[in-house]
Amino acid sequence: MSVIESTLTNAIQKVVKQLGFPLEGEEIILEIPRDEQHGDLATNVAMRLASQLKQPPLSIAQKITSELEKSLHPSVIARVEAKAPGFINFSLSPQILYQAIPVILHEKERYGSSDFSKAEPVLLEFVSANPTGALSVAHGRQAAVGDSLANILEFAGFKVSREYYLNNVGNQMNLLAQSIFVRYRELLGEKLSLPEGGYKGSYIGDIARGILTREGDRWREWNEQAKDHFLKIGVETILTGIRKDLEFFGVHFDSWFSQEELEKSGDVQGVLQQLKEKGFVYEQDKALWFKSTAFGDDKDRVVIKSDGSFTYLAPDIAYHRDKLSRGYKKLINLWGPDHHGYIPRLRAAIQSLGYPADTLVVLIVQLTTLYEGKRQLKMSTREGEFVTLLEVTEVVGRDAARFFFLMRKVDAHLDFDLELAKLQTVENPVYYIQYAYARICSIREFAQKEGIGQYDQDQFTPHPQTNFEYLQTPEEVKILKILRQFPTTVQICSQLYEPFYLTLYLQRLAESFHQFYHQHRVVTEDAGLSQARLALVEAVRIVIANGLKLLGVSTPEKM
RNA sequence: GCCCCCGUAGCUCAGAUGGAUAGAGCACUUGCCUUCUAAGCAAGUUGCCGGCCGUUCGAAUCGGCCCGGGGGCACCA
Repeated sequence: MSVIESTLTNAIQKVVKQLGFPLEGEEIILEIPRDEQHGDLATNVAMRLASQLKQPPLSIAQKITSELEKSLHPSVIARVEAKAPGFINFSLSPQILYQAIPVILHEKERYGSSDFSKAEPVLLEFVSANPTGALSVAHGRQAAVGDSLANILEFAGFKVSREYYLNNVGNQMNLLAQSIFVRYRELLGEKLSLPEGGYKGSYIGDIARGILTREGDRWREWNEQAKDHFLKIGVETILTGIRKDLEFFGVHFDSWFSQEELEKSGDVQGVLQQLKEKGFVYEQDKALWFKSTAFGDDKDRVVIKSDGSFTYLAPDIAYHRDKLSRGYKKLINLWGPDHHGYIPRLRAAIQSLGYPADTLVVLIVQLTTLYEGKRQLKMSTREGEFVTLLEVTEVVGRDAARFFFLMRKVDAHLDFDLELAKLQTVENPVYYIQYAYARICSIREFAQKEGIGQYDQDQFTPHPQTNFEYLQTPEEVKILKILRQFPTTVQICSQLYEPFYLTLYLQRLAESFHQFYHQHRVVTEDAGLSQARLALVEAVRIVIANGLKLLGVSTPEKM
């Protein structure tokens, strides 16, 4: 909340108290009215008091308003107004609106960010796809959301690490090894069939061919180790591809956590031992169970199967204990919708280790369905029929791909239309925003050529005596109001873990700029006006740049 | 059967924390480039917010029941 908002809240609180109205511990809520006619900020206190006081809300609002008028300085709040059915509306003074420009130009790439002094370490784990094939579109959405969320949280003052959990142990790995093995022997002329659930994609054959080319027909010599050897090469090859795809997509991880190493370290047995001592695991039917029902799960869960091997949960508990031991106060995991049933048991595990339940935040990234126009594209990794993240990125470009993945709320289904994302037109919001940015750069270039304004490494620097009162038109005022809302928007995104609100915000900001641009010239005969407008559009440019950077979208100066 | 997501204009979707006359884009009709990028701007048309009941000053928003669509419910990962 900005200084103005908190000043206003305090003033209202004081007046309400002064008038002897009972407002027990309830905070004053300020909202931004949807309709501009209702001012810049509004409160509903009068309506909330109405039933207790048994008075009409509007008359309460009027009483509060007339008191507030005495205490609020007109250089901050230009107008206070009581309106039916009982809202109190506030209009910010132009001076306050103008203040935004020098603030933005001064803070530049930090505008909208928060203090780092209270930084709390957060671990964001996302993508974490099995190394059994290329990244799919679903992983792409997770990558886009996770990376952007990490940017936003960092900007909002948290210390964020991005981690990829490498699930390189277990059944899927066996299937991968066997699938490669089968293809390899087929290349040597044998007639074999893939195991049940084996991987059918052509990349498996490529890996096999690579092994054959490099090492020849030697698998009999390798004997028992043959499968391990195939697995090692398979995982390495696929993982290299995954890293490359992520890099191409512009997503970077701070750490890669290997399940294999976790299991070798003995941490899994260690954590189970710890839980045993606490009385949260027990033996039944030759299996070892975790008592997740003690923390609200529907039923207890197996951690060691009757054949002696771990379920997925056991190493996962150890993994999360490891995360916590590294000092993270908040663990945010991005999972696919197929894992939502898994949340209660992992949360139970966190609690059983003695941490508060809300230490773990699981964001379910809902399904993405690919369309090509009206045609839906079906996908399956096992069948080897799916559109990869790389293909999508190559076809529509990184910027459009990332923006499209963020255009819906995390927990809402996303229809991704390849044809739409390819279009470089109005229908494509990425270009709409980038176009605003490029136009501003072009204006700046023009002004610079005309010798108007001061520039520091191409960066426009307004004259200290710039008079912002030149900015009077509705289009300019609208821009100023939207610019002011950027820090709040970032806050909302970080609190709700939703980059999506930023995509909406940037579209609104770009729109307000395009409207202005069409109506008015920035560089005019009037030097004072030109200065003020150059400063205004420079502020827009900075905020668009900051916003797009948080989304992982580039800001081309020319289009 | 249980759990998660969704149902708002012809289409794709916004409407954080309950608020004022429910909004955009697309599509359709029509204007706007000798002037800093027309990838743009402006104007017009579009609604049983899936249904019923409840909570309250006030419900698209919260609760209950129902209908419809998608996904998930392992000693798989």
